[in-house]
Amino acid sequence: MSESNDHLRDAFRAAGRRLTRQRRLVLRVLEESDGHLEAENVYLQAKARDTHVSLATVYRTLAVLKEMGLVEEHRLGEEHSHYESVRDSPHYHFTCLDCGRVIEFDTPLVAQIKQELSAREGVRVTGAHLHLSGCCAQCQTKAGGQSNNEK
Amino acid sequence: MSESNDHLRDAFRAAGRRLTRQRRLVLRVLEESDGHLEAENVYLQAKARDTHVSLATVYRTLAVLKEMGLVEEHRLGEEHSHYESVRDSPHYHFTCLDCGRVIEFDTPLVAQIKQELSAREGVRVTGAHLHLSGCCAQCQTKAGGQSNNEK
DNA sequence: TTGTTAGTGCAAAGCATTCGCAATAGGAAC
DNA sequence: GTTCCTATTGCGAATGCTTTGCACTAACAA
Repeated sequence: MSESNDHLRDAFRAAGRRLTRQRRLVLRVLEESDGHLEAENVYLQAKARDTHVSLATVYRTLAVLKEMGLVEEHRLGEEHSHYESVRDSPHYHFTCLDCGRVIEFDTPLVAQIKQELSAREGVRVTGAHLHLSGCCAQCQTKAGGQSNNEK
Repeated sequence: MSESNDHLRDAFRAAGRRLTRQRRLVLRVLEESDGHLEAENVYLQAKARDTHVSLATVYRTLAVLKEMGLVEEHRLGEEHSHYESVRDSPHYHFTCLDCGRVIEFDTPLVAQIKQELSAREGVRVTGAHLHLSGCCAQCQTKAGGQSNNEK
């Protein structure tokens, strides 16, 4: 625990930033969550552990963490942003349009696409977001074969 | 011109909606543009041709067209939405983080990913957004090999 | 321990997007 | 063409997420 704190401290120092209680807190909330939290929920969960957090600070902290590469921002539901702590492997998302459930997955094919595009267009690809949507297995069963998300 | 109007009229009738001047206008703006317009710009370009449009109507119209499958919404710049008229083939986007340039591309690999995910998770995939980002060829040249978008 | 200043909380502002409501105009039926 | 019904519009006000200004607080280097 103290060692990961040292890691963090170093990362912040290297970035010329301070490691505050709030930043530690936001990071821990994201790490212990299932990922894909919206800012509001990060705020609520953080506040549940320590009253000294404000929503504005959560937003500011998420921006800082994102800039430092410790957190990623996603636009899953077309609405507001979702945040998740960066883990070892890159991964992508599937959202069920009926129940909102999010399934994470990984595939080497995205890397292949990046490579193809780089070769074809001469661009350098540094980021990739793949977001599939549709109907999850459970909702298909519930719907009894009816398709209610084709609109 | 009158024939495509008939097409449109039928599409709207089938959807139980009316084909209004404003809707035709928004659609034409999108079709004649290079794609990826934000709502504000759709509004401005539409207004330039016909004063009788309001921003609220543009938003409402874009929602209707999206629902009818005539228009797609994208979140390219992490900020506000971009809209483009649906063309024959599905395609994906690359955004240059330096100059904002958007490159469209297509690849059969996304279909393959959809298939794999369906098989693995039992989901039904109806939509796919792939958004790559990085540095385009021109900006790499300009930057003289310096990487200024790694942060 | 102290000084400097990045970071914070709060409330107010910003911005894209949506909504309420009275007025308007498609378009189906005559 | 005319009439009627109601979907659609324009306007401005409201919403909801996110950012910002400012005075205060607390990291952390010396």
